[in-house]
This record gives sequence, structure tokens and C-alpha cells, in this order.
Amino acid sequence: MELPEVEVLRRDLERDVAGRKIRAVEVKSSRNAMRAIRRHRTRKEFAARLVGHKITRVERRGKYLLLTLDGGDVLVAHFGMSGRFLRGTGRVAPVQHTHVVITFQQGGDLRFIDPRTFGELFVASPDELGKLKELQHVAIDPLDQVFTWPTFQYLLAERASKLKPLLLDQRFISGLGNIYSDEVLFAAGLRYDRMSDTLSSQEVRRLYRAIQEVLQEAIKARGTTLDDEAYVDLYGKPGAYQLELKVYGRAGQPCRRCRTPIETVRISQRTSYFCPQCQS
DNA sequence: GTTTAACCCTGCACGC
DNA sequence: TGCGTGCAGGGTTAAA
Repeated sequence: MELPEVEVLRRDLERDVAGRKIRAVEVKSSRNAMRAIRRHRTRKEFAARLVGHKITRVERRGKYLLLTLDGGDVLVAHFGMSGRFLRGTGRVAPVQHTHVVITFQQGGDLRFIDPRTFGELFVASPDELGKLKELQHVAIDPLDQVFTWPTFQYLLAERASKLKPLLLDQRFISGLGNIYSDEVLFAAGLRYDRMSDTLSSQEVRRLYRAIQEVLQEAIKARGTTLDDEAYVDLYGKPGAYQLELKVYGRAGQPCRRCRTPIETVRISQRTSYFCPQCQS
């Protein structure tokens, strides 16, 4: 799950879950459920820090979701490759790989599901949160006001890295993952292996605009759902941005702009998709 | 500093 | 049909 999916989730949670009081928290007894709350010593301790509190607001930091509680503590969610939140009720049996069920006083619940267990859920005080290096390292948010073109130009010039790994680096810029970084590079007309400190001002500007445009469009489309098992929103509904993907997952298919077959390359342990004609 | 490999997990598609 | 292999939206760590 990348920035657009997390942001869609944040907006839905803000509307639907903020203001609700937590009545009960169930952490399944499976090994993977324990993995989901691995920062906590026991299931009991995790639950105790949530029960009785109201969720007051929902924020996003990069790919992290922060649900602030009325006591001041924060429930942090990170989704990894396969994690997701799903709204449910007691009448609906939890799907496989449901690790945590948070039940609300007003009825209904919030479920954390994660087959591959790269995601996690934990509660932290503001003090603990401030000291957490994962969150401290989350870089500038591309949708934030302070993400300006001159700032971005400076950051790129400061580094000497290939663009693809740099865009994936959450400490450089937050929120992009494998899908959107490829889409952004295509939209900017830049290759995955271009060095960050060799871009012209015009190229920096194209990259800057591409990041914002791709992410905004993806949010508008409510995220990318590649197949049924993949990302779905808080209510189980798929997004629609997969219909607008230009390169990701399109190996061998003609480029939507120039008809040249889309190619792939292995970089940073991930597959990158690009058009050899449109990107240089 | 940058890059690479291994690792953390389950599920699925693919080739034999 | 069954089985091994590799890959999948994430990230960390150690070593080169």
C-alpha cells in the first residue's frame, strides 16, 4: 500500500471512525497475530492501552497512519505489502488472516488483516512516538505545502543516486512505492537509472510535477487494486487507478504514448517497468 | 555515501 | 495433478 491508498483510508477513517469509542480489542492467538503487534509484550497490554478510549483524529505520515486517542496515546498502523483495514460488524465472520478486531461502543468494528505480516499495529505515547526512528526518518511528504520545487531540486542535487531507488527511499521522499515510482518516472519522461545530480532544471520540474499529479490522480481514483486479493478500501471496495497505469505491470504491452513495448529491469530488488522510447 | 544481498511471511502463477 | 521456483503494493541490516 502506497501513499494514495493510505490517504484514501485516512479520509474514510476520519469520516467514519473518528469520534468512536473503543469497547473491546481482540488480538487473535495465532503466531502471525502476535507478529502484527510485535512491539508489544502481550496481547493484553496492547488491548489495555486502547479500550475505553475514543479515536479523535486520523493523520498520515508517509505510509504510516496515526490514530490519536483521547488519552493522548496514538495507535500507529503500517500496512507493508498486504496489510489492510476493514470495517465490519459482529454479524460478519472475520476473513482469513484477520489479526486484530477493534470493536466500538457505538457498534461496528475495525479489523486489521495482513496475510504476509510485513505490516504492524502498535500504541505509543507522544513521547515514545517522538523517539521512534522509523517515524523520525519519514521524509518530506510530496502533498505537503512545504514540498516546493526549489526544495526538491536541492534535495536531488545533494544526492548521487539512481532515481528509482531514491524515489523508493522513504527517508528521501515519503509515500512512493514500486507502482507509483514507476508511474511517476514515466510521467516525467525519465529513466529509472538517471542520476539524481545530473538532472536539468527542466527535468527536475517535470519530476516534481509528475509526483504530485500521479499521486493526486491516484487518490481521486481511490487507489490501485491490481487483483481481487490486493488493496481494497475500508469497506472492501477496489480502487480504479489500475485502469490508468501507463507502465506498471505492462511488460511487453505497447506504450500508451508511443506503442513501443514496455520493458522491465530488476533494480533495488524490485521490478521496474519503463518505456525505452519515452523515458531517457 | 551508495549499492547489493539476505531476510522477514503467505499465496499465487508458471513451468516441468 | 503435483511440486519446485520465483515473484508480489514493505522495510531493515550488514557488508562490499
